Amino acid sequence: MSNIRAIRGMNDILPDETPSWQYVEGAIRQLMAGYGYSEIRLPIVEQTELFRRGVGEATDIVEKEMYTFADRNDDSLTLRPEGTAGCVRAAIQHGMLNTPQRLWYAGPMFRYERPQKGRQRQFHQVGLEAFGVASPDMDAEVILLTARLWRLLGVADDVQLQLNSIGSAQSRSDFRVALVSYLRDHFDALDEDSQRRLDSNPLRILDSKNPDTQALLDEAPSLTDYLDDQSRDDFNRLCALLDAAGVEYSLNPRLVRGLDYYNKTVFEWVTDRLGAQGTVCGGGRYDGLVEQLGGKPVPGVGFAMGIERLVLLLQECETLPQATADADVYVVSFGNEAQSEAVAASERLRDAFPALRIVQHNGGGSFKSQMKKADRSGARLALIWGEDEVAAGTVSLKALREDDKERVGQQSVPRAELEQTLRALLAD
RNA sequence: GUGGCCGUAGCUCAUCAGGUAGAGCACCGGAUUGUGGCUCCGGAGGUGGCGGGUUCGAGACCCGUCGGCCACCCCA
Repeated sequence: MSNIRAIRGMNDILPDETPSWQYVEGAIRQLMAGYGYSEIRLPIVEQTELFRRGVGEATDIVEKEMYTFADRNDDSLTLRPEGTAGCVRAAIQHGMLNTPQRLWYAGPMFRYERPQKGRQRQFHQVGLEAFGVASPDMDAEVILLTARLWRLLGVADDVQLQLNSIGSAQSRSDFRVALVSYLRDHFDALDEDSQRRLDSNPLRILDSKNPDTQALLDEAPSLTDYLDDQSRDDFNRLCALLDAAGVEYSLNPRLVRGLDYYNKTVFEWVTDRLGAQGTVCGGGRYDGLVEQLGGKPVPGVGFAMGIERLVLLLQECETLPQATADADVYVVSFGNEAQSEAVAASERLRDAFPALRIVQHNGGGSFKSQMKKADRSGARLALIWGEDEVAAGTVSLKALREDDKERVGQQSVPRAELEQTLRALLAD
């Protein structure tokens, strides 16, 4: 019988890595607060119908990537493959959309795909949704916020912003007709996938990686030429705001996105340092989504970013803070009486120094092995309780790190003075 | 779903015309009756992913299967 393993593509995040995650999450939390966004926490499971209607029936996500199952009541449920649909659902359900809302959330998402670098079946996103403002100043804010994050994390030079407008539903539909007509005339020159998409999702042919197809697209109608006036004006205004704020971007008229709800502004932050899965953050405007999910027409703009990819990028760029030890003080003892005193004293120390990380040695062992643990723990100080100390009413305090050796060394401290001695030591 | 590469100790990897497995790190103990880091000595730890086949004999060869990585695809 073989051991039970984690589900394919659903990875444990081990203690080695959690500090990196906490660092990234902390930066994001601070960033969101700095722009006036509030956190919202959403269920991981929703009715399947939400994603069918929200993400779009013809998308890859809905077609073949969802974890869908029947619950005991035979309702069809789905592990959320993305966050926007659930967030919109919640905002509608709780009547939050009478006024503009700035919201963010974080958590696991699920897509049944073949795992590879930067892609797993359970992955984590931070998402942001700004509801109720249709003008491009809101698009700009959202993008500026992401740009600030890259600066905060020290990866600003390693990501590039790609920007496009895919216009209104009407202009997109006009363009689609023209594009399909053009591509049909050159059907034989298309790669196999693109031939298939010609019917199902022709806009996605635009970002085909096939060189022949790309060459063909050079002569194809351009989405830009089909933009309605409002979309064009708003896009220009967005670009002007980004220019004024000093955010660099490249216009990518072939950038479309895989979720049906997008319109007008779409953007991606990409990096060339993560292999094939180079999109760290993607988003755009979705003015029709709220209505499509049963709310009043309320515009929205947002993004999602992948935390795994972000952590990978920070590792790649070596911009993560250095790992710190687990302990500040390691407490060893020998004999029952000494241990009783040590445990009680540690509790008092935790009262006095709530931020101090005090690790108690449990499980016995020789002084030597206990000291070895003390060293391995990375603690700065060891507190040593043995028979001699019990007899003398003292505790031995020993510096474990070179920096403290000369100043602190090993000293015998009367129990009553332990707290003040520690306070003095830790003061500098 | 497709393809390429890979599966030997907790980790990183050796070994090999096919003759029944080794190192470093980590772990435990000792050298040092109550004191870590360095050094030395010792110990524990592997049904060589799993199943089948070829062979006198397979971790090594073949087939299957599962898993991992990377890529296609898609996106975060």
